[in-house]
This record gives sequence, structure tokens and C-alpha cells, in this order.
Amino acid sequence: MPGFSRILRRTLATVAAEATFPTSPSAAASYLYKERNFNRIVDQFKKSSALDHFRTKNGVYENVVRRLASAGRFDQIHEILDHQKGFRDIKKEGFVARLICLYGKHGMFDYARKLFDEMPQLECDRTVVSLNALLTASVNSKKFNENEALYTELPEKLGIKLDGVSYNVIVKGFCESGDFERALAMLNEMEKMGFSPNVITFNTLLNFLYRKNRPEDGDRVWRMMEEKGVAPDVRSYSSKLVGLTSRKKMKEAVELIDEIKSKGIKPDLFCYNSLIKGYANEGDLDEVKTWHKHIVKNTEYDPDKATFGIIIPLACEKGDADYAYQLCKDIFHLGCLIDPPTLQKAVDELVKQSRMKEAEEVRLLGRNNKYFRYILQVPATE
DNA sequence: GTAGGGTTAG
Repeated sequence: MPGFSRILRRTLATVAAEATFPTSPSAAASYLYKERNFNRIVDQFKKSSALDHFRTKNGVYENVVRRLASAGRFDQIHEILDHQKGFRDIKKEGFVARLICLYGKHGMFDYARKLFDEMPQLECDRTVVSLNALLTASVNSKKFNENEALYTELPEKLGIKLDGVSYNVIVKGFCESGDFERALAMLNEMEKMGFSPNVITFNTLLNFLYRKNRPEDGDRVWRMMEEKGVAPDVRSYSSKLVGLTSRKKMKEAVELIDEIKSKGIKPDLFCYNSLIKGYANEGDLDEVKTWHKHIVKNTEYDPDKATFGIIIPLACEKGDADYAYQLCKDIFHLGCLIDPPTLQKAVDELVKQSRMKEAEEVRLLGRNNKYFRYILQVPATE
């Protein structure tokens, strides 16, 4: 009875976890990454927060808050973040800025604002750092347009001067709300205030424009960046690549890859995946295979979830079951994440071609995935 | 410790 033994093992593991209450910050963190029960997570998170070093581990905070948010457990997000007020770090602005951002990432702007307003009572100084965190929270909560006062009136009211970071957040806000003209106007505004747009400012704009299919405006900003003597980095180029590949300008995209290299910049997985996506959109399985091989052989990167998510559906569509099957094995060999629907497509294609043994194998790989147990359907064999 | 890419495990 495999089902029963699994339940038994899980129960024993839980008992063991409770018995060996993690007292070191990193043990506490790794417990929280693994724990699946939200009530236990919240409880354990609050206890762990008492450990000084635990509170420096932003990764666990991000992870736990994100998981709670995707389960809609916003009360519990507030519960664990509000609990942080009981520790001395709450007097440190950087720590509070982190909390403000955490609220903002999941649409909880009102909580972010409340915490910002409470900072004086918490004996925590407010500078441009926490103001920027609040601005970021309003952008991430998509409340940017409603919150113009955050960058117009609030700085003056508190005697805080905006800095370059602030302007980059404001530019992002206008991009997110689709207002390219105001985003551009903000470049002039920031220069007037003595802050030069940097590569982050330009990348924010380029990413928005090329992704939203506005290549002419993208190229305009690119020229502006060159005029200002700001050197593009790999992220600038990968935005430009998206602009080319989404318009199926594959020849230019490949040339751009060479240009990147000639500048001494290493194209990263984002670049290669966008190239592969372009070829996949054209249904060109041969080119997709070529670039997949290129990643494996000539770069330091491993194909990732995004790569497989593009290639497997195409391989299935083209009826190349061998390739799809090989890719599925690669996923588990690399221990990488994959969307269940993608994997299901591979199973379906194998079944369609009556390759039941391989279909079953992929199904089992899905079930034993180290990150997640996928329940994949494969018709029972007679 | 606040700013830029595509996802993210209930």
C-alpha cells in the first residue's frame, strides 16, 4: 500500500519537524521552505523571527509571503509582518523598507502606507529609502496613479528629497500604467533635479516598449541612451531581442546575438529563450533544436523552465515524440521546474503514438519531481 | 536593506 506508507512517512516527518524545533536561523528558514501547511508556516515564522539572523534572510520572507498571497491568505501576511514590530530591527529603516516592499508586492498598499506612517512611533527614521520603498509598493500594487501625492507632496511634507532611485520607480510606474509620454517626461524632470538616467532607467523603458510592441519608440529610447553615453547591458539587449523576435525578425535577432558578444557581453538565458521563442512562433523546429543544442554545448547555462515550456509544445505539435521524450528526461535530469500542462502535452503525444512505455515513464517522472508532484493522466494499458 | 527581465511550487 504505497499510499498509506506515504501518508505515514509524511506524518512521521511532521512529528519529527515539531520535535526538532529549528533553533538555528538557517534551519528555521529551510524548514519554512519545505513546510506546506500554512498555519504551521505562520506559527513557525513568528517564532523564528525572534532569531536575529533569521530576520536578515529576505529570501524566506519573500517566499513565505508569496505563497501566502497566492493562497489568498492576506490576513496571515499581515500577521507575520506585523509581528516583526516586536523586534529591535524595526528601528532600522532598511528592515522596515523591506516590509513595506513585501506588502506592496502583493497588492497590500494600504498596509504598506500604514507601516510607513507608523515609523516615527516605532522610533525609526524615515529617509528617501523608505519613501522609495513606499513608492515601489504603490507601483507594485498598481495604485500608482492614485498615489501621485507620494512623489509630489509627501517628500516636501516630510522634508525628504527624491533621489535617482525614486525617479526610476516613478518611470516604472508610468510604464506600468501605459503612459509612455509621462515616463519620458520624467527623464527630463529627473535631469532637471540633477539626476542622470542610468542603465536601469533606460532598461525600464526599453523593456516596456519592446514588450508592448512599440519597437519604433524602443529604438528612439535606445538612441537616446546612446546619446547620453549610457552603455547598454545584457538586459537592454534582451529587451531589444524581444522586440525583434516577437516581430519574427529572426535574421536581425541572430545578428544582435553576435553584436552582444562582440561587445564583450555574454548573452544570457533570457536572450536565448527569446530567440527560441521566435523560431517556435515560426514553427521552425530545426532552428529551435539548433539553438537548444547551442545553449547546452556553448554556454554555461542549462535550459530552464521557460526553454522547455517553449520547445516541448512545439515538438509535440510537430509530432516529434522522440525529441519531446528526450526533453522530458532532461527536465528531471536537471531537476528543473516545469508546468504540468507542458508535461501533459508530452504524455499525450507519446500516447497518441502508442508509445505507452515512454508515456508511463514521463508520467512517473512527473510524479517524482523534486519540487512538485504532478498528477499526469495516462490511459491505463490493457 | 529602496530601482530594471519571465515564471515561481496551495
